[in-house]
Amino acid sequence: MLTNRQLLILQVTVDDFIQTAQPVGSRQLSKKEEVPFSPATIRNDMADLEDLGYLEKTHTSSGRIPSEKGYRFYVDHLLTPQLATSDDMQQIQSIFQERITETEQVIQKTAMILSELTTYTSILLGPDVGKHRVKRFSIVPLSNDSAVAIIITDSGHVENRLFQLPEGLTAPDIEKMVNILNEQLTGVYLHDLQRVLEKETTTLLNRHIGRYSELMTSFGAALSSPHEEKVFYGGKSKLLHHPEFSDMQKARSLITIMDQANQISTLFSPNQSGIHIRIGSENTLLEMEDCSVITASYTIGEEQMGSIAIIGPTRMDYRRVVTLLDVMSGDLSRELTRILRGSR
Amino acid sequence: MLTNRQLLILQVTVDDFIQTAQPVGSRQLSKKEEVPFSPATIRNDMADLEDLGYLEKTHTSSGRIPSEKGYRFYVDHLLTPQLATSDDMQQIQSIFQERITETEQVIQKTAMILSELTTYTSILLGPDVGKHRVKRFSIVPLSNDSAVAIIITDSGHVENRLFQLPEGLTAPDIEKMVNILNEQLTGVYLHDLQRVLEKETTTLLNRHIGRYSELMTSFGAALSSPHEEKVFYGGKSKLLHHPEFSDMQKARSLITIMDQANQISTLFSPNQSGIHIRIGSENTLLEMEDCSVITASYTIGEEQMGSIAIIGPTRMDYRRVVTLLDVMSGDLSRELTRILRGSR
DNA sequence: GTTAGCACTCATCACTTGCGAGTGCTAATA
DNA sequence: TATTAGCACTCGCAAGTGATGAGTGCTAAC
Repeated sequence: MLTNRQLLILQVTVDDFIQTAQPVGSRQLSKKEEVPFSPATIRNDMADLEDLGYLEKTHTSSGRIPSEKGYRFYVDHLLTPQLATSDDMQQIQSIFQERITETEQVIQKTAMILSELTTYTSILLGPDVGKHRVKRFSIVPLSNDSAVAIIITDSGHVENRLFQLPEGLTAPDIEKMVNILNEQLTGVYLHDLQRVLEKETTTLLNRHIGRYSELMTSFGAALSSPHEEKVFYGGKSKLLHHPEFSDMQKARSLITIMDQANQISTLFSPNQSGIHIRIGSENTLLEMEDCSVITASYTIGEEQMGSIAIIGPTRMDYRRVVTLLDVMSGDLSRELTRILRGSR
Repeated sequence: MLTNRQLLILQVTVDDFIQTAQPVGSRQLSKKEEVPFSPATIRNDMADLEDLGYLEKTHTSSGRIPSEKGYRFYVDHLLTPQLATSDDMQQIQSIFQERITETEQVIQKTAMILSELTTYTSILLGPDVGKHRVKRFSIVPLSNDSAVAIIITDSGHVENRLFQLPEGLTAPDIEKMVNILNEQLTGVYLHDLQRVLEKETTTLLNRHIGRYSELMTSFGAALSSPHEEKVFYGGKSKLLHHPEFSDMQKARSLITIMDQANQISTLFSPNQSGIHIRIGSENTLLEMEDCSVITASYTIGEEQMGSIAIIGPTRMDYRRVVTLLDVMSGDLSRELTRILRGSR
């Protein structure tokens, strides 16, 4: 068990290192007024903390830096909550000042502001479209052999796909098909769309529309392509300004991995509420071993919609980021709910 | 006027520097078989070329590197055309193998492949939506006070906007409105949409729909928000692998500028066909002074649709990039035309 | 239990030095 | 006359050196 003094020293060490990015020495610590001990005392405690694995040295005679275990302990036990400053609050409010009507725009702007406030990179995972239900379905022919299929969801999201029309399909055929599909598909989750399309509507449509199976080849294929969650970035370049990434090697691999959306989504823990912190190698991505990722999620009404993540160096300002993420996820949820459920 | 030998030496110098990124010395050049001269002779010519401003030295006793003027001359007079290798052709074909039906997907994949083939960053400017015409207009109510407006263009592009419904607007009202707007707006360029909406349809709608002006406040505002050209990136991180950007300072400002889509669009010369090359400070962006940008454009049918750009260091492989861009812009035009005009 | 004192460690920085690739100039050569 | 060989000179770069200072661990005194 750690003594109170050791707890204090660990906390102050982490705090100091987060601020300066320099190894923390005993003399330096003893100068702070919240640490009323001599350097020698601090050295002893630091040696103990090192033995326990909370601190490490960069070389034999350097100051200490927190280990991953140290950060983990700090985050779990030493992180005192903090209120957002009114300055921050003001910035956050500014997102919602102009009554933007696009969810995507709101999300994009949130990403930007978050990265500005934190000086780290933010990633927002857009709503999982699969969880939305079909509200309306329609087909608009463009020429005599191509058309665009449009699905509007109850959340106001619009999916559209181009597809080829088989030769000789008549306009009444299409109209009939749209009517049937609207009846059959309304209320169906986009996740289930393909299944329903294949199993339940096929026989019905076959009965009414000639050349139906031919149509399905291109139409079904178009609709079956996955409804992916969009990824929004804020301040991709922000990370490069922190000294831990002045090593080109690291900077490169980080920028590279961020260009691969499929890799990035592994950073998000699937669908849990609250704020989660992954430190260094707790992230599964090898390229992220020097990074910490803090995630939260936002909701619309009661339903979980998407996730927010902040990526920074392991030496990141956990307290500030947690505070901001907490405020932001709440505000974003409220705003999106307002837009979609519409209260004036 | 440059002698033939000077032309040769300039060409070989640029070629060599493009490949190695190292200053080129006279001894080194004389070893190549295409240069049957002694180092001393080469030195004399190089000195002349330096006087004329085509070459420069990094320090008094270093080899020469091309100046911007040197690159310009090289690009204008010494760039021998080249056929794309079958290997490259194969890769390019692979984009169009799977019959993708989304223009955006094709463009995105093109961006990716281009950056893979060139090892530079590619930027594709999406179609200028303003140049498309309205094909169909519709409104889908989501709740009793919000709805989504949808515009389908003749190119199969779909624009959608959420907006608030004024209280007490009836379903028949909406239907009437959609009918009128469809009649009035079909065929109108998206560029002109707001103007038409304000001037020509207002009186007509006012006559038929109560509370119309109220509706316009939120509906018009939603539709008037600009239809921006989308920007697609390929291989943002690719640039960082080239030695000229191992300087953190430069790498940072480059990545930063690429995050600002509005800055990026200034790189494109408006709407000219053919391939254009901007070298170093010929680019208006200060951050790009060490970069060259090569642009081309793609068309659908006869109409110019969007632009392609490759961004690399000034020391970029101009010949290869020009060749690839030439092939790619042609193929992309053909493919997009196929998708939209539909030939089987 | 805490602290002062001391010998020791190691990164960092300024400075020197030798090396080598490259140059310009001059005189010899074809 | 155009080309080439030879030579002295320049300068970036890498390796080596030594001084500096921040930091440590340990021991003995408080």
